[in-house]
Amino acid sequence: MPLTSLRDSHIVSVGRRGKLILVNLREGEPEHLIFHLRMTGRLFTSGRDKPPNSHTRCVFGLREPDGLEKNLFFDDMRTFGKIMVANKKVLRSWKFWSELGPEPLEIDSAEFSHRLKGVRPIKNALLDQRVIAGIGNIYADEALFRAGVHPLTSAGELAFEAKARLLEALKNVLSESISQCGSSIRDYLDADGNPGAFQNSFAVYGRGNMPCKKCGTILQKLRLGGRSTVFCPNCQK
DNA sequence: GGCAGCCTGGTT
DNA sequence: AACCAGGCTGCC
Repeated sequence: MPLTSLRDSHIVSVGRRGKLILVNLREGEPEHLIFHLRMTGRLFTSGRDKPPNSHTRCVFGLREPDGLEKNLFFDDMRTFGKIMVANKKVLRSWKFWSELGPEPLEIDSAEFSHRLKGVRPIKNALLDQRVIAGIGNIYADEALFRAGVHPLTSAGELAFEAKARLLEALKNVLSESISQCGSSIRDYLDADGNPGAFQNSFAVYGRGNMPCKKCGTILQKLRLGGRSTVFCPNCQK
């Protein structure tokens, strides 16, 4: 569906599901404008006068109810981000969407426990958006540390108590990060252009070969699911 | 199931 | 010059 079909569309709400940002349009087709920021995507509004920069990939013209005209910018340095236009049917047929797991902030330990099965490392399970939606490399490592769970532990081998601790850790890490505007490692800015502050609270992410903040043991690094993983060999068993 | 590939840019 | 980075896909 060409983007030009968005002409004269009306935005009725904006939502989120996992790492997807949903701009919901008025009844009719298309019904959703969907963004995935991946690594370096940024969404923000500006006045009509702001020129695009070398990383601007798409600009949408907006008109507010009072007639004020703005632009919605999608900047993305590494161009991994995605923009999708879809009606309900297209959305349903999109595998990534239809298989998305539940929101970590909305489930209890019984459901979380039920979804952690098999012999694969718990870290891989956390990053699998079909198991639970929205967890990325930072929050997986930080939650595993807080729960005292070794990233290589088989997902299905974890005791219920450990799974419950892990879910609590995930909820706490996510809530704290949200309240601090997220984590800015190098590029991330929120829609208002503000960097986050949660990076200052990292216990393990990006701290490989540095001492554990809790016990002083040197934090170890390993590669898991193609992602760098940092953990404390003493605190995480 | 594991990992190269997709990209640009910063750091070693 | 080589390696690394908030993620996911598609190929073996």
